Amino acid sequence: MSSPTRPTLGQVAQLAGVSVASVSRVLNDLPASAEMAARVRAAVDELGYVPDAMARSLKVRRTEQLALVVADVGNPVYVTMMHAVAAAVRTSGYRLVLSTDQSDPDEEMRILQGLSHGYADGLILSPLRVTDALLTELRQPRLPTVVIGTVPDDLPVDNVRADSARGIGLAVKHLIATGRRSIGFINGPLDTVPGAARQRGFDRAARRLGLDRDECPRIAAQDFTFAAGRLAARELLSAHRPDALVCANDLLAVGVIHELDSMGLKVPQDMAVAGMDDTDLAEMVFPGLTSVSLGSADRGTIAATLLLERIKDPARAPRRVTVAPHLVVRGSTAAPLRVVRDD
Amino acid sequence: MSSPTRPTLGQVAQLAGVSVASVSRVLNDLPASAEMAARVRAAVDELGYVPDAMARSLKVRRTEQLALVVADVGNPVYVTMMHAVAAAVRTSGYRLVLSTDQSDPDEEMRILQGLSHGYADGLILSPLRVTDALLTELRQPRLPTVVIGTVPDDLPVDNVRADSARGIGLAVKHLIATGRRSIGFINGPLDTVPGAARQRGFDRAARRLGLDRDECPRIAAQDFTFAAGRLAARELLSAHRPDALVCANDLLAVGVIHELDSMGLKVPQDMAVAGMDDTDLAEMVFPGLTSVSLGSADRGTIAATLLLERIKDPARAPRRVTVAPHLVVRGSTAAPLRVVRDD
DNA sequence: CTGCGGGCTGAGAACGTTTACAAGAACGAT
DNA sequence: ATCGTTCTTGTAAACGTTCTCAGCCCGCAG
Repeated sequence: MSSPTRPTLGQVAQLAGVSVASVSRVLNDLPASAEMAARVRAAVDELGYVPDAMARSLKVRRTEQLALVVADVGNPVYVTMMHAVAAAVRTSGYRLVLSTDQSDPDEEMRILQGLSHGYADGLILSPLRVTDALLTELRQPRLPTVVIGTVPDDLPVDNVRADSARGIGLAVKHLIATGRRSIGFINGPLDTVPGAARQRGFDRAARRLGLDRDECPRIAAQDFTFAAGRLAARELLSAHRPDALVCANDLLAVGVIHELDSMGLKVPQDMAVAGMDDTDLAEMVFPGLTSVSLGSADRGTIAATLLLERIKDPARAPRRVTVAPHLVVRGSTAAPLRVVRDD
Repeated sequence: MSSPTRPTLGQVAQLAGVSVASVSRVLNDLPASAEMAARVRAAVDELGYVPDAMARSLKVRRTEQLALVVADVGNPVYVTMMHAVAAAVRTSGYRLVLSTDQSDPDEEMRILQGLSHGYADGLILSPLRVTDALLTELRQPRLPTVVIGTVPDDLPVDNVRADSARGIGLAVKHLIATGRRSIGFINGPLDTVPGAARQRGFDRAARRLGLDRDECPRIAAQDFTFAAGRLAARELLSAHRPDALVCANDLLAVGVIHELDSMGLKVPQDMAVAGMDDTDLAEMVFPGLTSVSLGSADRGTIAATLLLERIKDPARAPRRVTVAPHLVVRGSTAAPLRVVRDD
């Protein structure tokens, strides 16, 4: 049953026989005589009084809450980020709440509007798509905001980025080193922030490393999920047969591995597979998934730090930090025996 | 940069040359002359006014927010639940925020206190451990609350439960049907809600199905994670060698499979493994993980429904619903060829 | 004996909304 | 012309806090 009516400061004051101001003072550890403090606390206990956060926030213009909004909690990369953010925020006294927009820009805007107009003192968001609506919102942020993921340079918000282009380069280079020549790319939707960045990254890497464009089939999956990965793999493999596949994230990669399995292709013997994000999933799967880490935990930590600093000094110039990728090699890209024999 | 000072209702009113009441009215779609509405909207746009959620909530005693607090977003079962809750809540007009207590009861209390005293109109929580502090809090909930997971019957909150005892029974029965006789149990910590329930469930199932207690080694992992699963498996297998292992959740099960792999044991030939929760992970792993579904999505949906209904009618008697488990069979418990030959 | 600094305390004004109430305008009916 | 109705609008009181003031009482120095 919900409270009949919650006790208020006034009722406590009345019961203790003091003024509301005094009650407020003892509750906030401001100077007060021991005798009165005791009376007040007794009254508080008796009534089971607990301060109304809403009223307090209205007065002090602070909620003590930070919000993290991500596209999809189902994607383990966001879980990693969230853990990092939570850890970084823990000692600051702020509570952290998470919102997920289900990859839906409209929903994201709703959340953003709701949050930024009251319920949080700061915002970390990692948008999947940056719409015009989002941009205009970000152009005049109503509260300290940091965005994870690449956004236009002139946006007056702190920004932490991954270097997925270089990351993909690492993966491609590694695959070449293990003897693969024809490398396919399974991306997520191209109209997303990471999708676009990774597409550019793959194209650049392929060009720089001298791969034949025709031997590098590309496909964009419906979204960044397991199921979409399977579908995309099936489609790509119906027309091409590269000897390695780079996937735009781990979820896609695992889907791809499953599709390969059901086609009777062995990883890594018949096809090497690399993922991206180096999530927990990469080491849960068989064979272990080689994955390029985009530093999601670091990005989370940095984002949290930037946010906290900005809250402290709202006037500071927005900063932009990029975290370096690195490759984590596991079984899914081991050199096929065939290559060894061919030598 | 954050707002210099946000425009208020008063400023809009002044600019539009009307009273604050009128502005409030047009903003809330209450009757007003078209002419005035237009003037007000113009002023709103010009100032970029957006209502202060805090002040509004203080007045109307509503935040339009619901909170879901779970132990660990890293556990895919909570992700499933959250999706279900989000879907169920979507059309209600409430925003959903997620909090995670990192399996830390103190943190959970902090969140609970914070949330229940201001920032949410309703609460769904799925506590890992129920401490005394939590119980006393739940005994007089300050706002509509539903808890997912078994709690004492006399708690005046809505409660949705899984039937893990029966669930484990299904798994054990299935393993017996596939020819296994010696079945081990890898549980999570016994001092957690699911840990305790699943322990009772396994004991009961083993007894009912006539298993020899000595052939059913049990162990409690450190927590419900992948890493803890590996460790627990190693320890259990150093002393026993059952032919099947039931695990208290999918994360543990996947850890167990990894440990088996590194010991050179094949799943399901040398050892069958069953998980619990039937999360996405179960079908991402090789071999596919047989898992007993505890209906996490359903529990989420039901919890959301209960909450919404309670908000509508705070006086209604608390309800208790239990969702039935079912077994999802995959490769990890396929009958070993050996058994076929033995016949 | 007067004046003055200092610790405690209370009155009351904010914070930015919503909303009950009342006042006025417009209009048709008597 | 007068009297309701109805429609629109403004005034002001909340909502539950925090916090600035000013007042009080006390002791102590001049």
